[in-house]
Amino acid sequence: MDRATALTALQALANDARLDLVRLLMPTGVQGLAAGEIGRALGLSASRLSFHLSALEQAGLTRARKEGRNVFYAVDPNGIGRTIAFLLNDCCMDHPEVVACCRNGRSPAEIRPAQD
Amino acid sequence: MDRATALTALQALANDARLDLVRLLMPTGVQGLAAGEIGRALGLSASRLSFHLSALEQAGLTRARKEGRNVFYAVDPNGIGRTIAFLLNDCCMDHPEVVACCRNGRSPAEIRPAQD
DNA sequence: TCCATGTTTCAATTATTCATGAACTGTTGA
DNA sequence: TCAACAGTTCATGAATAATTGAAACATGGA
Repeated sequence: MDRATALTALQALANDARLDLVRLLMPTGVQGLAAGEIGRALGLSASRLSFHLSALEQAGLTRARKEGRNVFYAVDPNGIGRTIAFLLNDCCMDHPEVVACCRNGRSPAEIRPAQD
Repeated sequence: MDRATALTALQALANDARLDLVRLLMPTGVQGLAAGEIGRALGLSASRLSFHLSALEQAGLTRARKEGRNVFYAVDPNGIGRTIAFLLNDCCMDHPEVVACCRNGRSPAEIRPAQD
């Protein structure tokens, strides 16, 4: 992932509403959620929601899929993963303390034996 | 790490100059680099540098240490690690695909056997 | 066709952030 | 004490981002 792309993704994530958006969409997987449902869930106006969703999409963090008159939005785990990887690898040069700390909060594989 | 702190850290990282700053400071470890040297290395004016450094410091991503008339800045690997962990754990709920992707670019432990 | 629904786009406004240079504080050494 | 150096803070203006409401667009069903 090049620096410009990563920067766009970080800017997209560095926002309260969009962080909520990602958190809401994450468990819904590839199916995602219709824009209207998202708006109701987060209490966002339609135009504000559309704005934030397009920011996430332009940053490669979500994907939109049209179905009838609904538009479903889903996270792109690859985009988010690559953004995090950029921070970890390119920006922190895999600094062992960063890596270690990053695995401690609630750790991905080692601590939880990979459920869900 | 609470959401507000993480958001501040993300906002601090979502900036070209500050990303450079982190990358420059990362290999210098706890000793860090004097502000002047940083400014010369990155071609930043004194006041701009001071502004960016204080943004990073307020976000808990760097630490400042006064020595004579110099101020040395060093990254706080813990702060950065916890920010990345927030993204991975709280925000992405340890989504397996995010985690996997995040280890693929150049991976921390598994691929490089932990050198440096 | 007409209307209701779901979503996006646009223009205007406000708020935040960025950048610049000048002024200021503190430290060192003559 | 004074001048030079290292950094920070402040005031200003420029650029960007966020928010709002209204209007536009597209789709599906009566």
